[in-house]
Amino acid sequence: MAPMAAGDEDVRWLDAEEQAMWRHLLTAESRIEEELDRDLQTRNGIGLVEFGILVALSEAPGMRMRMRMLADSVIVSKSRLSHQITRLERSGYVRREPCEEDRRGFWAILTDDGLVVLREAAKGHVARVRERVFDRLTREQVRQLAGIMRTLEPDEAPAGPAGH
Amino acid sequence: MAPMAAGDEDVRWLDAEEQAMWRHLLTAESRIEEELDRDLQTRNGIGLVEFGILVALSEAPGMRMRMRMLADSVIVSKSRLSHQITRLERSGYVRREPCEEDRRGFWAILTDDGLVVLREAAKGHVARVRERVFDRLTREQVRQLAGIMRTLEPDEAPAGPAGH
DNA sequence: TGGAAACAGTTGAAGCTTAAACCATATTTC
DNA sequence: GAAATATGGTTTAAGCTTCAACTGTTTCCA
Repeated sequence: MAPMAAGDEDVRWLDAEEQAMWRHLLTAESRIEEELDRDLQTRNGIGLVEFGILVALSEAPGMRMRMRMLADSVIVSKSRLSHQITRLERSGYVRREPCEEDRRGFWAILTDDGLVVLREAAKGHVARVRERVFDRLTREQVRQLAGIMRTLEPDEAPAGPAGH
Repeated sequence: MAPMAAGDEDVRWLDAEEQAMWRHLLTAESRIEEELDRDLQTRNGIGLVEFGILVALSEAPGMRMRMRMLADSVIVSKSRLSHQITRLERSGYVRREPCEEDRRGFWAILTDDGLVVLREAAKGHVARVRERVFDRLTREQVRQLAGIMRTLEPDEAPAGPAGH
């Protein structure tokens, strides 16, 4: 068997079926995200990421989360989250509070205004998601998609070579 | 039946199964894209969008495309494409040429250097796509996903109200 | 023919994201 | 228990994206 160098020669290219699937996946995804983002933006003045942040906070105990955990939960870098929270703070939807237990840390806390905006945004958003995604799929397809995405979610490799 | 105003009240929220699916979809997608982008970026110095542009050009007759068509094909705004092409031009991977038939227009043309970079990048990229996506799915799942994404791809609504 | 409107594309400024450096506090480790 | 290292988070600058305005065709249509 050939050594697995990084820029290896003999590449297993995608066959026709795989290629078609990959293209559909990329374009469908990008269109959906774009539409949902624009919809939220124009209707509620927040983007998809901001919405995600508000959702995460609203579901956390005390409607608050530590920056790090929040960053992981919405999958953005620490830095980006920090900027994002600064903006949300400026809009009055979130506020920061220093953490007593670990004095390096900060809480991001959903404000009352933030909750109101979130509630309002969520209504329109879920309607959009329905008409753009769920209404076009059968129950069976939803189930299939859930299974597929669950296996694709983790970012680790499927198995380490020679697991100790 | 209630009038379908924009911010309608009685919202059909997602049930548990739908919600789980939606979350998996969002996070899986975002992780995959992030990894592939970073991989291309560090290994070949181009991002996923730039890669997409080079691919599109390489497959077009004469390895050239009009700006507008290219923008549609990789799903970015005219403006963003223009900036992007400017950068790719600076890197020497693409060049512009005025269009004779329609003098408003420009061709974006893949250069020899661009083709070299694309070839090199493609090898690593397809390997990553395989190990991150296809290797984790069964043939059957790939087929299912293709069907699902094909129905989700178009951005028009499923049907107009009272189609005339 | 002569606009009016649409289209292809660019541009510049403002806003957002990323990357790297940085500060302060916790945690290890010897 | 002191130094080394790791962690939580912010900050600054550079790079990228978006938005709106703009130029120069082309098309429409009366």
